[in-house]
Amino acid sequence: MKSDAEQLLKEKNIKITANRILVLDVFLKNTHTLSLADIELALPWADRATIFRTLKTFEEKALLHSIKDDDKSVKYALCSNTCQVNHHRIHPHFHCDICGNTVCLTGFDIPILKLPDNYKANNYSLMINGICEKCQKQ
Amino acid sequence: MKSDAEQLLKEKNIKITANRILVLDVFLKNTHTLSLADIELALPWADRATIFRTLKTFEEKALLHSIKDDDKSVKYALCSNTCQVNHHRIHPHFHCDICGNTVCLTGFDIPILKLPDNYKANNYSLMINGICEKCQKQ
DNA sequence: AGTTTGAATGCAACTTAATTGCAAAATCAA
DNA sequence: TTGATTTTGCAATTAAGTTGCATTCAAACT
Repeated sequence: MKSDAEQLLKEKNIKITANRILVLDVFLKNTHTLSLADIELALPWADRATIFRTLKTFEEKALLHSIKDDDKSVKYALCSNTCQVNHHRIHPHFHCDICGNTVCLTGFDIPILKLPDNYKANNYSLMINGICEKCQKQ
Repeated sequence: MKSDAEQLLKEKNIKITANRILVLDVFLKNTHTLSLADIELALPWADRATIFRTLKTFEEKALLHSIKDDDKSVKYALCSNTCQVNHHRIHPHFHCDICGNTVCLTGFDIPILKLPDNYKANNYSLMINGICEKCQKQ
């Protein structure tokens, strides 16, 4: 009986190791995006360089995508199953200017935009900054 | 007779200094976005910390907006005249995966998206990755 | 099961962009 | 011109990201 994490790694052709299962589990248990530092906090015994390379591998294999919001460090989130290596769909994200959390938005249908002549698009990402529900209430 | 740069600084309520005029001139003379390092190259005698603080000031006063593309360093571009402090419009940018240049796209009309309940948006930015015209031809 | 081989890991060191403190210089208004 | 305030230049620091290398591990193959 394989865990969800193991299953996912297998599907994405990523060699299964203890570290990778645990890093992936952190993502599976969270709704918002996570930075390398967040993973370090979640797995205090783990080595930074290993986590770093794990994230890179996951990104290369289209298991995670990276997001740059207004915070200093890069964040990562699980890819939807429409993502493939070198071919991602539009990734819309919301970054809260107060708490700093960034979440992936789903169910958005952004029309494909017409680019200037001879420009070729591979990937679209939309970042929306604002105030999230939780911070709105406070 | 004031230069364009001086005029702009005045409009945005930014105190006029030699450095600021020259940094702004670099932006006025370029079509694509520029990083702090790019400004250092353009103004080799200038001090990095001063440029850094100049860019921050320009961003605060909505003369520039910052852009995070897939390169390591943050880039900046002139705001359109629809930008105001704390209230920017949608900023669409195109980042070429080959040459690394990032340009602002104009004339895009991105429909305002419906956010989840109680989410409030201040700012939208769309990053399109792909291949630019120049690199396409090569 | 033991062996082999390439990949993954852990540690330490390093790189680089971004950022700060502080004293000197420049700006602007009175 | 003077004084209050802001900006500048230099040097030092922070912090995220990244790499080299020796060791360990995973899994494919006797």
